[in-house]
Amino acid sequence: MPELPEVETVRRALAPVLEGRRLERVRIDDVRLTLPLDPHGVARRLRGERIARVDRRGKYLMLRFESGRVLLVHLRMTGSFRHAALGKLGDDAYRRATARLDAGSALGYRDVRRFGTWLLLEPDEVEPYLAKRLGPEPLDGGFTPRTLAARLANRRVPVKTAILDQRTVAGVGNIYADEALWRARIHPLREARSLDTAEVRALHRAIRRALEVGIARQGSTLTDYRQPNGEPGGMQHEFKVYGRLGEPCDRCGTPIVRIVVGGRGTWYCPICQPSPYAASSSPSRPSRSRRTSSV
DNA sequence: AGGTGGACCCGAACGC
DNA sequence: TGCGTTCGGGTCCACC
Repeated sequence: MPELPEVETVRRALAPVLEGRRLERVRIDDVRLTLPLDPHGVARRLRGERIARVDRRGKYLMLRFESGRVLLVHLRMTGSFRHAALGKLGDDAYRRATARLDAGSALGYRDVRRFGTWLLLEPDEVEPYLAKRLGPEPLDGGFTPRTLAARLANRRVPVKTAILDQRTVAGVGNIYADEALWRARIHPLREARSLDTAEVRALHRAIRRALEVGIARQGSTLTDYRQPNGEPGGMQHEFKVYGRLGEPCDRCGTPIVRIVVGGRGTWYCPICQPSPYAASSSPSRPSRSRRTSSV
C-alpha cells in the first residue's frame, strides 16, 4: 500500500531518470485513470512536456513540467511505476499507461485494481488543490508537536482516525498509523482530543520515526508495491504491529491484538498501548497519568 | 461543522 | 476441486 515512504522511494528512484527528459509519446489505456477526463486527451496534452522535477506531497507523486503544469499521480493501493532504461518494458497485463522518453527509455504505469489517478493540473491549480486536501508534510519543519496538537484538539474521533485524515498530517496510511501509535504507546481508540502534551509530543516523534524507517527500508511490499526497478521494499519485515496478530510485542512480549477502527484493520499491543476503557486495576489511566510501566 | 458509512475496484483469502 | 463470499485499502461524497 503506497503511503508516504513508498511514494518517496518511488520519487527518489524516478527523479534522476526523469528530470530533464521529454515525454515523446504517452499512451493511456485505462479510462478510469484520468476520470472524468478522456484519457486520450490527457495523453495528448502530456506529449511534448519536459519534466523539470519529480516531487512528492503526502502520498501524491508530482511530475513538474517546465511549462509549469503538474501531473499529480496517486497510486492508491496497487499503483506502481516501472522504468526501463533501454525502453523495453516486459509484458504486463495490468499496465495502464506507457510513456516513451527522449532518452530512449520507457516508463510504465501498472495498477491491478485501477484505483489510482492521474490528474494534469495547470500551474495555478496545483497549490489550491493540495492545500485543500493535505496538512503539513510530516518530515518537514512545518510539522511540529504544536501543529499536531492543534489538529487533534477538539476532535472526538479515535486518534488513529485523526492521523489517517490527510489534513492532520500528510502521508500516513493504515500501516504507518499503527506503527506510529505503537511507537508512541498510544491506544488507537483514544479520543484524539484526550491526548496530553507529552503524548502529542510522543506521537509527533513516532510518526516521523515510523515514516523514516519505512523510507530507509524502501517501503513495504505486501503484494503489489514495487520500486521502479521492480524490487520489493523491505519494511514489511520490520513491522512492530501491522498484520502481526498473535505475535509477541517487540517491547513486552504480549501477543499483538487486532480490532477494527474506522473500518480499518488495526493492530496494537494491549499492554504497551493501554485501553482507554481499562478498569482501574489497569496499570495506568489513559488520558492523565504518565505511564512508567514498561518491560 | 464534525462525523459516519457507502462507493469505487478486483485479486487474494476464506468458507463450504 | 470448485465455487461463491468476504476483505481491504485511500479518498470522495452523500447524509446525519
